[in-house]
Amino acid sequence: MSRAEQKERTRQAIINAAFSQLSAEKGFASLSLREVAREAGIAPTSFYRHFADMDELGLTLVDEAGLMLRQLMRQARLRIEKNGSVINTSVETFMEFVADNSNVFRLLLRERSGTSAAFRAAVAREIQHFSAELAHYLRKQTDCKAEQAQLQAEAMVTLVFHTGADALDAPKEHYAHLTRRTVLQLRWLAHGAASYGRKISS
Amino acid sequence: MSRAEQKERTRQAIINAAFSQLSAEKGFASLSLREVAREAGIAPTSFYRHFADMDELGLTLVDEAGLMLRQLMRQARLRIEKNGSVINTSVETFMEFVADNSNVFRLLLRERSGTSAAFRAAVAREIQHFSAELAHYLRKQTDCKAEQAQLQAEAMVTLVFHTGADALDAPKEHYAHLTRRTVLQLRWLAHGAASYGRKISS
DNA sequence: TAAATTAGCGAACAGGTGTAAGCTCAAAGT
DNA sequence: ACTTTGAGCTTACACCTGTTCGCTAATTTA
Repeated sequence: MSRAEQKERTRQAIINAAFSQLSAEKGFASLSLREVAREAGIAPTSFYRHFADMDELGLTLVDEAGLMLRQLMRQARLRIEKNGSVINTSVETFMEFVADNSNVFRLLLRERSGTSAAFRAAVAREIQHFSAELAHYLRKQTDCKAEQAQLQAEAMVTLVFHTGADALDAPKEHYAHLTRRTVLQLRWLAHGAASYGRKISS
Repeated sequence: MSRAEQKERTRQAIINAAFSQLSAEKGFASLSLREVAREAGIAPTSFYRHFADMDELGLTLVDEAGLMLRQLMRQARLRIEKNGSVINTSVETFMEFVADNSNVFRLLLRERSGTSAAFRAAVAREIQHFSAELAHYLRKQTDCKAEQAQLQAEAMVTLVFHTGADALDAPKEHYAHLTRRTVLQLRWLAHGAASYGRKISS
C-alpha cells in the first residue's frame, strides 16, 4: 500500500471516528481530540499530521454533510420525475434522509447556530446551495420573479429543516404525521406566493 | 439583610454571571462551573448551595428566557392595538427583542437543538406557548379550524425565529431588509392558508 | 544504494475541570 | 442565652485536556 494511500485511509478513519461520536447527547464542541484519536486507532499526537486542530476537522465534516445534502437533492429530483407530486415527494425524501443520517443532519442543525462563526458560515453556505436549487426549480415550474422564488424557497427549506429537527426527537411512527403537517404548510406557502404575486402584478 | 434575602441575591448573581458569559462564541455547554462562580464572586464549591449542577442552572436560564418571551408577546399585542398592521408590527417587535436580548435569544436558539434532551424539551415548551398564543389570536382574527390555526402559527414562529437567528450574525443595517422579507413570507402563508382552506371547504 | 521525507509513537508538561471533606461564623430558632 | 442551621470558604484529589519534543521505521526520491 502506497504511503499517500495509507495516509488518506487514516484520515478517513479520523473523520469516521468523529462522525460516530456525534450523537443526540454529544455535539461537535464536546468532542475531544484524544477521544477521536483513540477511536481512530492512532496516538493523540498523530492527529496533527492530518488536521491543524479540531476546527479544521469540523469544517471537513460540514463539507461532507453538504455533499450528502446534494445527493439528497439528486435523489429527490429522480423520484419527482417518476412520482409527480413535487412537494409530497420532496418532504418524504427529506424525512428519509434525516432518519438514515441522523448524525449528519444533527451536525448541520447544531452548527448552524453554534459557537463558531466559521462553522455557522459554512453551514449557511451549504443550505444556501440547497435553497438556490429549489428556487431554480420553482422558477421553472411557476413563472415568477427570481427574488420571489428565492424567498419562497428559503421559507420552504426553513420549514422542512425545522420539521427534520423535530423528527430527531420523535419516534418513527410520528414521521408520517410530521410529513403531512409540513406538506400542508408548504402548500399554503406555494399557494399564497402564487396568488399574492398575481394580485400584486394585476 | 436577612439570610434568605442574601441567598437570593447571590443566586441571582450566579444567574447573571452565566447570562453574561453566554455570547456568540460561547454556548452554555462550554460554560464552566468555576468560571461562573468566579464571576459571581463566590468560591466554586459554594455554587452547590444554589444548584445541584450546571444542568439545573441551565434549566433556570431557559425558564427566564421563556419569561422574556412572554413579555415580548404582551408588548407586541399592545403595539398591534395601537398600530393595526398585525404581521408587520409583530415581526418588528420581535426583531427589536432579538437585538436587545441577543444572548437570551441565542440561548433559546442553541438549546433548541442542543445536546441535552431536557433542555430541548424545555425550550420546545416555551416556544409551544408562544405558538399557541399566536394560534389563539389567528383563530379570533380569521375563522378557521383550531388545528389549522395551530399549524399556521407554528410555521410563522419557525420563520420568524429563523430570521432572528440570521439577524444575530448580520449588521444592524440589514435588519430592515430581513424584516421586510419575513413579513412577505408570513403574508404568503396567511394568504395561502386562508384561500386553501376555503377551497377545501367549498 | 544512499539520502531525505514523513506518518506515527511515547513521554512529559502545564493548566483546566468537577467535586468531596471539613471548617468558620453569623443569622434564626428555641 | 444556647443551640442549630447553613452560606461560604480553603484545601485537596483525581482526572482529562491540548500540545511540544524527540525518536523510530518505513517509504520515496535522487
